[in-house]
Amino acid sequence: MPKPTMDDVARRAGVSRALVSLALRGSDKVADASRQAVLAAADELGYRPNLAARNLASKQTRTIGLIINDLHNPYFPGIADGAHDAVGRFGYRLLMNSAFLSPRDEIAAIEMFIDLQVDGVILTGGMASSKAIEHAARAVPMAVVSRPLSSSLLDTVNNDDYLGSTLVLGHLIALGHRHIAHISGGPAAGAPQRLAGYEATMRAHGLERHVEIGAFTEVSGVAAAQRILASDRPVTAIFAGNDLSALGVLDVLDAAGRRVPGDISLVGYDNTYVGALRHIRLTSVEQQRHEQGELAVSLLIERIEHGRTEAVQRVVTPSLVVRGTTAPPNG
Amino acid sequence: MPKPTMDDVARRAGVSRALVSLALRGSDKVADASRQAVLAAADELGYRPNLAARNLASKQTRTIGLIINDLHNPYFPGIADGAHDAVGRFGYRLLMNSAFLSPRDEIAAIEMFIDLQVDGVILTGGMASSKAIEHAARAVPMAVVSRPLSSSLLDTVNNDDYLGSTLVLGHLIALGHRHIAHISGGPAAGAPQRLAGYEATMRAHGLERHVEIGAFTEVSGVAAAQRILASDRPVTAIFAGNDLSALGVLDVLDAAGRRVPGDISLVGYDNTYVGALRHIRLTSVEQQRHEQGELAVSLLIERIEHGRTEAVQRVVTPSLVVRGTTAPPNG
DNA sequence: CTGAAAGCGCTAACAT
DNA sequence: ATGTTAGCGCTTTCAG
Repeated sequence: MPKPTMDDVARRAGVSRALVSLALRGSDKVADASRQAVLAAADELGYRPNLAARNLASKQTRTIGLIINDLHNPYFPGIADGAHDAVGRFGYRLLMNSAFLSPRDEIAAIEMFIDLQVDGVILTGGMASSKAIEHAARAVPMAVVSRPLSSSLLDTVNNDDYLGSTLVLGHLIALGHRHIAHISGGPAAGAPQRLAGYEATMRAHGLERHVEIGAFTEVSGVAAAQRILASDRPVTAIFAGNDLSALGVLDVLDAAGRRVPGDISLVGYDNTYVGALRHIRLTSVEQQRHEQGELAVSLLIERIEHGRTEAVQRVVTPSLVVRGTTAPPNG
Repeated sequence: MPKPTMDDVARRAGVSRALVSLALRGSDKVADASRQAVLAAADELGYRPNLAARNLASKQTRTIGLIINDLHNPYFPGIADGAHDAVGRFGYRLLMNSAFLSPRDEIAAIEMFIDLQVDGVILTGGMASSKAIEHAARAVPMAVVSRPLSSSLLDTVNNDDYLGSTLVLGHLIALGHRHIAHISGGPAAGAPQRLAGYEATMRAHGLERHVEIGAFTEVSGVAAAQRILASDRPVTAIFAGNDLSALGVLDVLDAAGRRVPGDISLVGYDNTYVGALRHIRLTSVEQQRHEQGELAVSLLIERIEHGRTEAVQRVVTPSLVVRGTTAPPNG
């Protein structure tokens, strides 16, 4: 049996289709009796509105598309939670997709949302070119989270990566470290800013820079750590680009018999639950994920419902979370 | 400027709208000249098909909806990866949503996908009632992954939780453990089967059962471990319902000064990357996530494209991964 | 191979 | 308060 349509409900309730439409959406210009009849008929028939049809007719979906860069990275769920909560408050729904760590899939995900006519898109992290992102932002309201980007076409929500990075360096230098290596996330979101903070602070203190280019993944942390150990440059502390790569570093150091923080101090970024585990106790940087997710949604709602078009950039302040992987050198 | 429609493309290419439709979808009954003209026009206009309209007219979306029970649980991304890969091979797209650990949101996610007219739905884990799930399965092809469920209306893909559980118990008992507590996931997906495997094996060996009801989260592992330590029952090993709760247990044991595995052995379930970290080295059970995700998609495709209606249940075989958190008692 | 015409299921004026 | 009438942008017969 085919799915019941609005006409079926109308017929059963003995009213017109238009009235069913109004009643189902809770309009106040429907007589109580009619409303009851419609609701009852819809219920009996098991009627469910066809969103494709509704969307086509109304030209809006009340849906926000969220693109999670990497499902494996424990950093992102917090943003999704924030977006989910906010979206509920505004009476919108959330649709998600992942970039599966691939710029191609990232663009594909954005385009899919555009084709689906979502009212707004939230992009988290990622490595797609800013040209491609701006191009998409011309077609749909867009908020980019956790990816510093300067554009007049879209809104951004970020923690201050540069500041977070200087917090980390300040901590390590205060502990007495001079030989601090940084594993950069390369072109990944926020990585250049963290790198800049590292370089500026090291330079300001007259320290020699030691940078390995990696990515925001565990395997890249493994590879970078191996390169660091294989080189003959002295290292007493490592600032990994994010928690996930720090975990990879930790494994390598452990396997190599280097004590953390005894021989080498280690710092991550993101303050994920994994780093917080007592067996890890990773010093890291907290960056308000839930709030970032909520902010992105409200920014989008402003564009969608109030027609704002000027770009706004929101920055949240990161904070250092000192745990057990940092200590004075040769401690 | 409004988005270009197919009519705009047709006009620009000097052909009819129907031909544009055919050309854009790669039909072979379009003259090469026309095809070129259409493609060029579409490109110049930056035309993108409106999926809502296409869906409404064709009554299919070539989209599969994937519902991830808990974004914070590192178990699920592997399933999503498998589904993503498989979906690409079949020329479908993936849309995701999360149950955010709430049965209400879980149902809402399913209904949203149905309303969006996706061609199939993959549900992972979760705690929604089987009635509700079966109800939904009447409206759309459905495959339920990692949630044992017996229904003639939908397909299922699972690892053999009962077997996995007996593998764990066999390992612990062989090591010499007699006082083994189990932290069950309660009503969560697969938890009852793991509990049954625990109870049957303990009984078969004449051992006293010791069960704490929890959930598949870290916080529930924390709470359960605290209850276990607070009770005066002897415990030399704990079998947590999944890796996430095992991590919570690990934290509590650590805080209480209990050595793992020196004082207490610990086993998880899911073999997630977090448990594999060298600092954790959690003994766990591997359950082929990528394959489960792929299987779910191909099962759905069978229903969608070949009209299969009989339910099929696929079971993959779990295997024990012994790491550093298990050892003989008083070792 | 191409075009005309008829909807898909719904919303949105516009009447009444 | 309720019904009528047009579409929304696309696919899909059906002619030619």
